[in-house]
Amino acid sequence: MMQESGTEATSNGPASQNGGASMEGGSREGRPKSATPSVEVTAADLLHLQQHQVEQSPFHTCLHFIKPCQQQVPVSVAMMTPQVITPQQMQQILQQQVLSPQQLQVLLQQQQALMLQQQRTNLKFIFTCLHWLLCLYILYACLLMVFLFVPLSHHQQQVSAQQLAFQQQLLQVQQVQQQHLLNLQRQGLLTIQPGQTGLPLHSLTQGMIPAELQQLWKEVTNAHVKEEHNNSSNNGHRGLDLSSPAPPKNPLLNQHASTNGQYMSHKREGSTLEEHSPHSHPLYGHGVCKWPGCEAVFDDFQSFLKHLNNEHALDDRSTAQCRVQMQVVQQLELQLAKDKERLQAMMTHLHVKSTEPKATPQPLNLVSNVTLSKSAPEASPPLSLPQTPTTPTAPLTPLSQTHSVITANSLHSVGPMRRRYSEKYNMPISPDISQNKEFYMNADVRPPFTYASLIRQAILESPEKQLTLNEIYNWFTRMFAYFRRNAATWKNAVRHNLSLHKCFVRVENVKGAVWTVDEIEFQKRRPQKISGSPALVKNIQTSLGYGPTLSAAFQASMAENNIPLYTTASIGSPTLNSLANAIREEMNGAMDHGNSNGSDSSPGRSPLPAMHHISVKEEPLDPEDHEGPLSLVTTANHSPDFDHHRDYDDDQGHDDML
DNA sequence: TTCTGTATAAACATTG
DNA sequence: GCAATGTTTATACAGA
Repeated sequence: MMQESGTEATSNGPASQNGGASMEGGSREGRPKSATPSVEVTAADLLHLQQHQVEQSPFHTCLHFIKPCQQQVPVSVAMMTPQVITPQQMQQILQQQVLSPQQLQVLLQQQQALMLQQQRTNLKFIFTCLHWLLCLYILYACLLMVFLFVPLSHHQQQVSAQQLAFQQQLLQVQQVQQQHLLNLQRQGLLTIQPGQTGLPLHSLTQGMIPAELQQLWKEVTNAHVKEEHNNSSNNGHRGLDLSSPAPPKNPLLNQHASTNGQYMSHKREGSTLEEHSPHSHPLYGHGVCKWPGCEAVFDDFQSFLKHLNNEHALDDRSTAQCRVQMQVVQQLELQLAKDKERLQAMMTHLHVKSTEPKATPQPLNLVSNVTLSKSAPEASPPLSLPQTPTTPTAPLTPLSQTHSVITANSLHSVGPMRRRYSEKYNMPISPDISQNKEFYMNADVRPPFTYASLIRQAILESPEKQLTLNEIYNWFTRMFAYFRRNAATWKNAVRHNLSLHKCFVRVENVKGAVWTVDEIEFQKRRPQKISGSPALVKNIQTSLGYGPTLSAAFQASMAENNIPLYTTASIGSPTLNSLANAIREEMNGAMDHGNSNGSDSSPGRSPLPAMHHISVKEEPLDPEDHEGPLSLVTTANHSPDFDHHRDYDDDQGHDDML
């Protein structure tokens, strides 16, 4: 550790020219150095402090904390050093007359500010170490009390003397800190914001200058020497196994120790601080002492501080209460952990279906997501959908379909600002709806999704993935307050969309006609949106041209998944199908990108969708009969030229012809 | 400017 | 005849 520190210090030697490198020497513990006098004093004081500690005292452990802190200092200084212009550089600038006097003035001011900042940063490290030292010191006292609490009858006299000594020690340290803090504040070097007084000591003392730090260190060490001297005659506690007082493994204890020391010190330092933060003490609120079981009322903060120091000083009762509070907090934390675990399990349960199928096509999805988030939120749903129709083991749930894709493109970030709810809102709606269900149900706000997306969502939310028109209506009115008015308009739109988009397949059954979703067809509506993404196009091209394995996998999966409809259940490997669908989406996008208008004449597309369309829509089919026309669709998908078409022109054109 | 996707409105046909 | 359902057409808007 020493070597590392020394190495760092050496490598960052130039940093010592900045006044803020004062901790550097301390890290070497007496090594020769070229730091400021305050550095030597600090190092000497640290060493002096260490020497005065009982060998097995907490200070011994404390120094282990200090060392890492010290090691950080040179690093931070080194990081800042390049920003500081050396006098030589400044002279060069002046000689070259590169800068105007005004610029030079500004530059000088910046340099001064930078230097000051560096000094403060370094002092912050110093006081971080000091903070740890004090914390451990207090911890030491607390631990001592804890250990002595049980065998109190045997050592009561000794303990009392030690308690007194510790309290005096603490008070001295606190007073010194407060005095310096007050001085710093008066000098404008330290600013304490309201509500900031609860910060740790190092936060409050980051503005100290080396001279004050030096004085503080001297006083601290003198106080410690005094305490050492006082305790020299009655060190019976050393018989206890405090040789290795663990570093504050228990944050609660540490925190409490800090509280008992720091806050007292902060508050007692003077009126200035209190004016800035009169009610910031965690043990003081609404004029009441919040010490467990106390609830004493005070008119002012000063009275509270006196009460805190008098009534809740480091004694047996306070220690015991501290232990109880520790247990309370531990129980609460335990309970919190359990509840968190429960929440995680719930979320996992609800979302596992979405995460599982997405694992395989993730790269594609990632690319697509980036593209879509940039270009069009509408494109997101198809990306998230491929998995759903092809996952036999995981029944499609709307919540799961798009959850991992969406949230960034959630409605509120895109939708409501639009002047019109157009295709931009054809985004993955499941998560949004699930997350804002209450909102949509109660607020008369139009959901930022297309009719097609909403219809699809309604259908997919149904247990059998099929709904009658009236059920779709009901879903709209049930889920969205917006659709509880102007029924004629939006119902007409729903019907229009159902007929218009061939992704919605009408199926006649015993009860009448129901509507289902052809997910693949739905996904085909997306392509144009990704055409603008070079990254995605590149990715797709890779899949097409350089990824025969992927293409083969896709085609194989398509062969397996010859039933794209939800109503007929999905067949095939979820993983493979997920991948295949994802690839398919990308391919669709790529094809659209590279063959924009040629899609209508695509050989792989034209006849089959038309046949599919005819078969399903013109001929009343039994559920068993779906495999006929659907298999045709599958055959079409086997074509290397993956079809892509618009619902409008395509369907209408072919339907009209046929 | 063109193309594309969507929303809206309306007309018309079919069906129960 | 009527309402619900389904289809088709036309138009407008927005974005790429």
